[in-house]
Parts: sequence; C-alpha cells; structure tokens
Amino acid sequence: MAGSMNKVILIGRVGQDPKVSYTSSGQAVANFSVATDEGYRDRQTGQKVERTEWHRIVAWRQQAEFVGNYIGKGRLVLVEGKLQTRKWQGQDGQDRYTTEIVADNIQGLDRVPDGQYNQAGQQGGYQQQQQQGGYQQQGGGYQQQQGGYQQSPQQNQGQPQQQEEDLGPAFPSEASGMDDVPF
Amino acid sequence: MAGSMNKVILIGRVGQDPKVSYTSSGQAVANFSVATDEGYRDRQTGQKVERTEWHRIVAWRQQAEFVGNYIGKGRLVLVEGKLQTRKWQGQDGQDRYTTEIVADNIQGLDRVPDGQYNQAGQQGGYQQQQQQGGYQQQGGGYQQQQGGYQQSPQQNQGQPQQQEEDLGPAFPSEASGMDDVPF
Amino acid sequence: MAGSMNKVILIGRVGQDPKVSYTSSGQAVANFSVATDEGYRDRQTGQKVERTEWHRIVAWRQQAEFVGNYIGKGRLVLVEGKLQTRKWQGQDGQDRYTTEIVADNIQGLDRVPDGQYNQAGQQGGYQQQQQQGGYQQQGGGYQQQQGGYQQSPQQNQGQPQQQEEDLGPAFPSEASGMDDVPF
Amino acid sequence: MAGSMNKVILIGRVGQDPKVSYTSSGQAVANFSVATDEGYRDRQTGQKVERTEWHRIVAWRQQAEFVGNYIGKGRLVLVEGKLQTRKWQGQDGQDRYTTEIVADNIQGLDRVPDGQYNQAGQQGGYQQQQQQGGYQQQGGGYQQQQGGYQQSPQQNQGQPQQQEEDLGPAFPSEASGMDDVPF
DNA sequence: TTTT
DNA sequence: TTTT
Repeated sequence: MAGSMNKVILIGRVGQDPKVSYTSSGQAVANFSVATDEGYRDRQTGQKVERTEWHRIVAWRQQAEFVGNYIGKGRLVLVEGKLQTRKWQGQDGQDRYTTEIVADNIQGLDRVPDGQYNQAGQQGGYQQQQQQGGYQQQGGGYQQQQGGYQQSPQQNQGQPQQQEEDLGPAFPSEASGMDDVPF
Repeated sequence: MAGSMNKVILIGRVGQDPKVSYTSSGQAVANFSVATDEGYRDRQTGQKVERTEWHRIVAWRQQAEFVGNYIGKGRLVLVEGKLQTRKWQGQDGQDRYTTEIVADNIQGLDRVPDGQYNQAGQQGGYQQQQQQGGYQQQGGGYQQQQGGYQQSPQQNQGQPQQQEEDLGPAFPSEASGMDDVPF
Repeated sequence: MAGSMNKVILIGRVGQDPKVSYTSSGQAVANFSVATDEGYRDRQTGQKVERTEWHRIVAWRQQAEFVGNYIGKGRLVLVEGKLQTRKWQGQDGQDRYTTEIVADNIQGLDRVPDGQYNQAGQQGGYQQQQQQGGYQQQGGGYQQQQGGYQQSPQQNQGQPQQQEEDLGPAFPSEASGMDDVPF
Repeated sequence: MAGSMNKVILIGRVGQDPKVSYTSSGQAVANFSVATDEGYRDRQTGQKVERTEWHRIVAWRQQAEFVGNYIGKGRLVLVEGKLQTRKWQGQDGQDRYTTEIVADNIQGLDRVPDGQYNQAGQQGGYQQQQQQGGYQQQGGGYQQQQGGYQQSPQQNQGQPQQQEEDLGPAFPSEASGMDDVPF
C-alpha cells in the first residue's frame, strides 16, 4: 500500500450510452467504454496513422449515478481511476481476464446535449429520473438479470460490448455460464 | 488525436525478471509485470484488506534495452505509459484480449542490487551485456519461437506498432515454453 | 534524473489570448494562464464554495506555434507539463520567484470558435498567420522589446498579467529593471 | 468544478526535515521541499546537463501527521496533489506569490532510516511521538510566531482553506527564525 | 462502439 | 484574467 501508485487518466469519447445497474445489495454500478485516439507516424510507410484505443470504464455508487444522469454516447469525458483486471469464466470453462478502469473521477468536458440530462438531485428517485430522459437505458440491475445470463447467451453473438452480458459479470460470484466476450 | 489522453502511471514491484526479445526487424521488446498494492476497508466486515493488482508492461527499443539491463525481479519501479488492448488467439481458436501498459518512461526507484546491472553503454553490444549479468534471461528472442508464432501472421492484422511475434500469448500459463508469471 | 518525476496535468479555461514571442535565437515561446475550478465544502460554514486557481503556462517551439494558432481566451484546454520555478529581480533589486508549467502537451478540448483559427501550416509564415486571424496578438518578440522593458515600466501598473512585462522576463539574462509583477 | 483538473505528481528527494505546525484551530500542517532532477542535452553545447527543480509541499491534517512521523530529509517520496498559489506580503509591504503543491497523497519510496520513525499509531499522542524521535523538528507551531503572523489577518482574505498563520513567508531566507531551506 |  |  505504501510505495504504490495505480493511476489512469483518460480523455476521450464515450462509445455508447452507459449501462447502469444495481447489485443485490443496492449499489449502483455503471459500465461504459471510452475511445482515445492517437496519431503516430508509421515506421515503415512514413505515413500518418490514426489509431483508436477502447477502454472499459466501471464506476460505482455516486459516480455511477452521475454517469447514468449525465454521461451519454458521444460525450467527451475525463476519467481518472485505477486499473483492475478481473477474472471470469468463458462458456468453455476457461478463465478469461478483463482489464477495466475503476473510475473515481468522471467529468463531462463538453456540453450536455439538450434534453438529455436529468435533474436527478432535485427530483427524486431513479425511476423518476429515467422518465425524464437520463442517459441510462437499463435500470433493472443484476439481480433481475441473473436468469437472463444463462437463458439468452446467444444475444451476445457478434455484439461484443453493449449487451447486458458484455462485460463479463460485474460480480462473477453471482454469475456463471457466460458467453465468450471480447474485451 | 486532439482532445485525447491515454495515460497510466504505476509505482510497484516487478514480479519476475523481464523477458527481452527481438522482433524479426531487430526491435528490442521487453515484457514484465508490476504489482501495485492497495489497502482498503471492507464495507461489510469493516476490516482492512490488502489487495494486489498485477499489470503487464511492454517496453520497446531503448526502453526495452534499459529494462533488460537494469530492471529485475523485486525492484520498485515507476512506469509511465499508455493502455493498449491487444487481440490474440487462444489454442481453441477463440479470440482473447490482453490489456497492457506500453511504457514510455521506466525508472528504478530503489538501488540496483550489487553485481546485477550492466555497463551497457560503455561496453558495446548486447551479447557482451548478457555475459556481464544483465537482468534479462532470454536473449534469444522469439526467433526460437518461430514455430509457434510465425505460422499465423494473419492474427495480427490491424494491430499497428506490434510485430506479429512480439508479445506472445496473454496468459503464459496457457502456453508452453514460458516461465510462470504472476498472472 | 532517475527516480524522479515532475508532472502536471491541468484541464481548465484560458484566461486571455496567449502571447507568442520569439527569442533572439528565433525560438517561439507562448505564455498564457489557465484557470482551474474546485468546489469544496467550507469546514466552518458547511457551505459549498467555488474556488478558482490560476496557472501560468509556458510553451516553446512547435507547442508555442500551436498555441498561437489555435488557443485563445476562453478555450477549454488540456495542459501536460512540468513545474519550473524561475527567479527574476524586482525593481527594488530583490529576488522574485515565479512558478510556471512548462507544457509539452497542449490540446484544445472544445471547438475552435469560427474564424478564429489559422491555417498556419498550409499558408506559410507568421506574419501571414496574424493577418488571417490567429489567436496571438504580439509577434514582435523579445529582441525588439528589450528597449521597451526599461522604457515603459509604468505600463504594468495594476495590470498584472497580460502586458508584455507580465511574466518576468522569459530570459532573465536578457533583461533587467523589471517592474514588480505579481503572477 | 466540472471540466477541471489540477493535478501534480512528483517523485523526488526531501530537502530538509519537514516542519510540522498547528494552526490556532488545531489543524496540523506540514511544509517541506522536494527536489526533482531532470537530465537534458544543451541545445548549444550538445552536452548533458543535470538540472534540479525544487518544489514546496504543503500537507494538512493526517497527511501532515504522517509527514511528521515518517518523512525526513533525504527520503525519496511520491507526492500527489494540486497546485495552489498563495499571496503574502514581503517585509517591504509588497505582494509576493508562492506556488505550492497541496498534497493529498504522500508516500515514502525508500526505507525509513533506522531509529528515525515513530510508532505513532501505537503509542498515542503527538508529544509522545516527538520524544520518540519523529522527523518533525518544530512542534510548537505557529502559536510562537503570532507576533509576526497574526497582526495582519486581513492579508489572507479570499484565501480559502488556508489559515492565516499556516505557511509563513514564501522564501525563508527573507525571514528570521527559520532554517535554511533549498529555495 | 465514439469523435474530429 | 476564464468558464459553468
């Protein structure tokens, strides 16, 4: 713990509207992806190349609520957090590993599109927020989705990241029988 | 490229002596793991818990040479770099993804153990260095592994800045002929 | 040099259009200020307070040219660099110290206002750029301003930062007899 | 507050044993300096030059206590924090400005020298700690300096989060009764 | 999957 | 001096 630092700072664009869910103990968790771009000169051709890197972001509790209310597809965001690699099991029973940035600071760096944010703090509960047009599209939470993980594995074919199952389970102990999911 | 940042800063301990190899075009590449520790208080038990996170580091060219000469198992290091997720194929033919920190700044933060570093710059070539006791354990590089890696060059299509043979499988425990590494 | 890091990362708003000048050896240098905001809760009153911190930024060469062409008052910017404290002499002959961020990475995070940027790279020299409406307001450079520093000390009274003399001399060896300037 | 980042990360050596003091409201505050080194190649002579930069660090409350107990002259430390420029008045009545890093994360990166740390947590109060050889050299706090600092409380108007007596003059060489510090 |  |  001393003599240790695990810090990530990203600025990039959000790929899809974040998924906000709730654990069985009631903790909010948000998952989304951020793209960073890098320009470099190819060493062989000498040409400029643009390269996009995708990052998986996880936010908890108040950060997750903020994400659900204010962060949507296409927004430019600042994400500060730490790296965490989590183990889960593919359908073939083999171990898979996914690395994510667990965010402790998320900020929007551009304007919230008109009509797309939520007066969350002023108006009350989460259902209310959804009706007002918050960014999050899924409020069902993992508890209600547990059945779903095993019943509809085919949903994830060819749609790597934005289905319910996209990240591997948020709480691997609560899930089993996941599809193979890339990144 | 503008409005983008992809930055990682780690301070931690090196898990095993780095592997230094050379691509077929002669580029040095070093691979090693760094552990960061985090103390936190468990929300349910209220107890302090120590958690170790392992990070995969990749360094190229001069950084790789430096790593081979000065960075060994157990050293406390600073690593600054960027996140990069790379796709590879498991033995079952399925896609796997591995996230690494591509380092552009690596520094040792403690003393080099006596007799364990190399007067690289003063004495010439790489073979010479090895004989003097540099940290790297594998100087032969991936050339010896060609049977494994060069059979499927198409795996790396669309992976800029990475030679096909540069990094190998993400989780060495699934592959033959490599040392154990911490993850 | 080893075991050392000096890193600053700022995201904030540019206070005034940057000043771009040239040293006698022809190096471009840009100076500007960036405001960061911090919200905190006052420990005594319990109220939320917004606090603005101002940072002095210096950029050299290509970064300075970029700043002159694309960065103007009010823009949201990312600045990455290192801290540097520089000594200069006030009119009373006493030493003064000014801390600046020497930037190696500057990016605009919002849109360039219409008509306010410069096709610098495509159209040629610096005079040309100015006529096309680049952000920088001063192309004279320090060489031509050396006389001015001593001839018009009164210009700076009560205008702390955006006059020619505002930063203390960029190259203290080339200047003398400066006003007392607050940052 | 949103769209804002003010972050500093330093790794360097502590210049002198930190000063730990207490504000009149009982808050601990630690002040010390950290040196970072930078090697660069002179553009004119082509020679390698080593340059040392000194940074002023301020830590509050628990961080300050930690500093008093574990951080001493010569230690290699990690400092993470934010930039803050503070205004004060020189003996000539003129405004001076000092930029400091307000630390929220301080870690020692090398071993604590034998006999030089304090079993603070295990043994109780602060006086006890001092007698056991903690690093801090000044436990009396600014109370002893009231003659100098409390005469002009109005100097600090508009300086949130800073007690009037907390930091003293920026450049101790200009003030009486303080140790030499590196800048 | 984003965006310029 | 910026901006929300």
